[in-house]
Amino acid sequence: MIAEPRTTADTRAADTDLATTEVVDEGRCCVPSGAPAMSAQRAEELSKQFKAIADPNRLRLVSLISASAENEACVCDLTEPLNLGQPTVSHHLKILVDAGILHREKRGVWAYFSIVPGALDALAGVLAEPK
Amino acid sequence: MIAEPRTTADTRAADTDLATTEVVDEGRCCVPSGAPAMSAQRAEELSKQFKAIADPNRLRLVSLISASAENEACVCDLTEPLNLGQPTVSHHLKILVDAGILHREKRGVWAYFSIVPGALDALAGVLAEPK
DNA sequence: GAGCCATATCGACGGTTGTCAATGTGCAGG
DNA sequence: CCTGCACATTGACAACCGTCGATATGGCTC
Repeated sequence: MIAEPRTTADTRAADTDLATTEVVDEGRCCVPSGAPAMSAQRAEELSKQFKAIADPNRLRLVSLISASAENEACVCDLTEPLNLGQPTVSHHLKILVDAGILHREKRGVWAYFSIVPGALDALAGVLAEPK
Repeated sequence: MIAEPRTTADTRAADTDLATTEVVDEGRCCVPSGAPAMSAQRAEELSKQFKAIADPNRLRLVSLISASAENEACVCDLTEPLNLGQPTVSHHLKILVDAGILHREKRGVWAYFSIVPGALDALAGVLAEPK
C-alpha cells in the first residue's frame, strides 16, 4: 500500500553480505528496515481527505449524491434522508468540498453538489495493496 | 425560467398504494430520494474503519508495516520513525487492530503487527464503487 | 525467586469535532 | 420597495480524540 517514495529494492542492504555464521536474528526485534515510510507531510494531506470521509453522515452524503439521478444533489435533497438540520448538512458539505471530494455549483437559489471526478478513486488507489 | 428544479423525469411513478389525495408540492427542488442510499448502520461500520486510517500517524504506521521486509513490525520498530512515545504508538496500533486493519501476533516478548490481507482493498472497493 | 525488558493500560490534559439555534447573505417574485 | 426561499455562517456546548507520564502485565534470563 502506502510505500511512497518507491526507492525500490534494497530494503535490507544491511545484513546482507556477512555470510553469517549463525542463524539470523534471534535476539533482535527491531530491524532497521531501510524502507522509507510515507512522509509526515503526505500523511497529513491524506489524513484530511480520509477524515472528510470518516464520518458516517458524510459517507451517506457521498452515497446519496453518487446514487442520485444526475450525480448531483442540493442541500434540501440531503437534509431529510439524514435526519439532520440544514446548517449541519451544509457544514458537512463544506468539509467535503474543502477536502476536494465534492464540487459545489450554485445555480439560481440552489447549490448543487457533485463528486469531483477521480477524487475517490485517488483515495482508493492509496489503499491498494502493492502485491 | 432559470434553474428549473431538476425536472424529475422519473418520479418513481404512481406511488400507488394508500391513495394519498394530497397534492404534491411541485415547487420543490428536491426529488424524494429514489435511490437507496447507504444505510446508517453500514455507514457506521465503514466510518470506524476510515476513522482508523484517517489519522496521519496511523497512516504512517500502516505505511511502515506494509513497507517493511516481512510485512510485519513490532512496536519498537515504530516508535522511533514516528517520533512518538511507546504508549501512544501502542494506542494507535490498538485502534487499527480493533478496526480489523492490523493483525497482532505476540511472539515471545515482542508483538508483531501485520496488515490483515484484503482489509485495505475492501475499503478501497467502497470508494471505487459509488458510480 | 529477582530483575529486566517489551507492551499494554490508566488518568489526565488540551485540542478537535458534530450538532443545533440564531443569524446573515443572495436571489427571485410580487 | 418588501417578502420568501435556499443556503452559509456564527457561537455555543457536549463528546470525542491524540498525546503524555505513570503504572501494570507478562515473558525471558539469570
